[in-house]
Amino acid sequence: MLSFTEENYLKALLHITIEVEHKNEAGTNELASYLGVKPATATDMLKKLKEKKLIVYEKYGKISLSGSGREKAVEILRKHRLWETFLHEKLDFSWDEVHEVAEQLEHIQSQKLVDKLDKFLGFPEYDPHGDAIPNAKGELKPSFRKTLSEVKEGTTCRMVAVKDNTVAFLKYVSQLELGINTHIKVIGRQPYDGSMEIVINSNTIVVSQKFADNILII
Amino acid sequence: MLSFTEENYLKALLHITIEVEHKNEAGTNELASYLGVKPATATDMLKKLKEKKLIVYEKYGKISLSGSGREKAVEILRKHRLWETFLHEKLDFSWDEVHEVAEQLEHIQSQKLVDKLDKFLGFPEYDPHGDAIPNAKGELKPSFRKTLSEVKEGTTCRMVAVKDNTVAFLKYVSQLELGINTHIKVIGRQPYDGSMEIVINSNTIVVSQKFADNILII
DNA sequence: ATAAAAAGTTAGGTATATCTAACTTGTAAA
DNA sequence: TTTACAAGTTAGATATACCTAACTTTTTAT
Ligand SMILES: [Mn+2]
Ligand SMILES: [Mn+2]
Ligand SMILES: [Mn+2]
Ligand SMILES: [Mn+2]
Repeated sequence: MLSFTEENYLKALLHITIEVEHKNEAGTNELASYLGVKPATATDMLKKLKEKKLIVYEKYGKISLSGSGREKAVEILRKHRLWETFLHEKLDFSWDEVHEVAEQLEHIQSQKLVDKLDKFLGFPEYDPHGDAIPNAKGELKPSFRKTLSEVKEGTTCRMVAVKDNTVAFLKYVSQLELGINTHIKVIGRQPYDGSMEIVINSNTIVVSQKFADNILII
Repeated sequence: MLSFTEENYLKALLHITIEVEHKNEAGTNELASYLGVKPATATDMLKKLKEKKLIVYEKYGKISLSGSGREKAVEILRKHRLWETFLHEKLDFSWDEVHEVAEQLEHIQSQKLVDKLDKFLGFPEYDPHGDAIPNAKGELKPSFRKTLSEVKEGTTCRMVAVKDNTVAFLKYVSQLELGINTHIKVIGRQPYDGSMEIVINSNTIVVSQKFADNILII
């Protein structure tokens, strides 16, 4: 049985190595900073995870998930996204409130609970942020989504997800009346700093490149 | 913020001092044995809980919950019973499976989650074992229930709850096709060891006094 | 090729929650 | 009222998860 903390390290590694960059390996400092701990703390945990054969790692080298490590991580991600869906669909939690609570719920240990919850929700394929939910076999659909900052001027796209799950970001998104499936038209892009002029619900606004980098669209 | 473990000690104290015996105080060994830890471990935790003013306690003396300690404990009990109700009503968990999972879910920290869950369930008053669920104000209905072993011969009663939540006990109960609201007729009682002859769903069976002591009826 | 910077590890320390073994206190029986 | 046993505490370990400060290795730039 893995501890709460071990689970969070595995999920963080999945996020860094596959979900975000498709680069398949992570560094100690990168992992530590993602988890909000010091590199020394991460090093200790890496030794433990290696001992348990959940990661592939050599001293001073890069880190990647082993087969069983990836399986565990995907299972935790599955629980996280199922709980987010539950909170949003059944308990009327808003889009920006589900993540924090799901961070706790994802660690509840009960295979039966996961299966029953999945069924209760009608075997959903996407969570409230538009991210794919791994199925019971641990299969995670690859997503070929682009960010808003990659969209050509003059084009209209549709928001499907966000990359950043911080409360500050999600509040900003809500404020702009932006949500899953909202249509966004790109009017122009400022070459100096990449800020973009866009139209949302007939309102023309300007957003920073940093913001546009974190909005995923189709 | 209380740790998972501190919460379990408070809930245990509520159970020992109020729920079961109405005696309002507990001993160190009694508490330790209830929680499955050694008395030395409990002593350490008692010092910490006293420091936080959650219990009233002097070295070598009896233990009782303070006002704020009782409040916390009732809130955890409320969460435990709401989750048990959710698992049984919405996810089709059977009667004897809900307790273990609720032991984990009761520690999720989110006031909003508790409120929304309560509403989603229709503000239930009783959990799947027939125990009263404290309301949002922390009010816990006193229950004046008797045990099956106190029922007079020739009388028919109705099961409303169980006292013992162990898997072994609950499995036995299920095996006998006994559940909330099942009618039980008491035929006779063996003076030697208190075992009772009873009728459940037209089947006449004999159960031990230990068993009858753990079936609550009206 | 070397030096500086970045990345990563080790040593030693804290806090929580647990244990065993030895000790102290309270109570009930002789 | 003394004594024995039950009840409870303390001391000293262990394991997890975190920290800071100092050290080592790898990478990058001159
Ligand atoms: Mn999330
Ligand atoms: Mn988590
Ligand atoms: Mn229960
Ligand atoms: Mn618990």
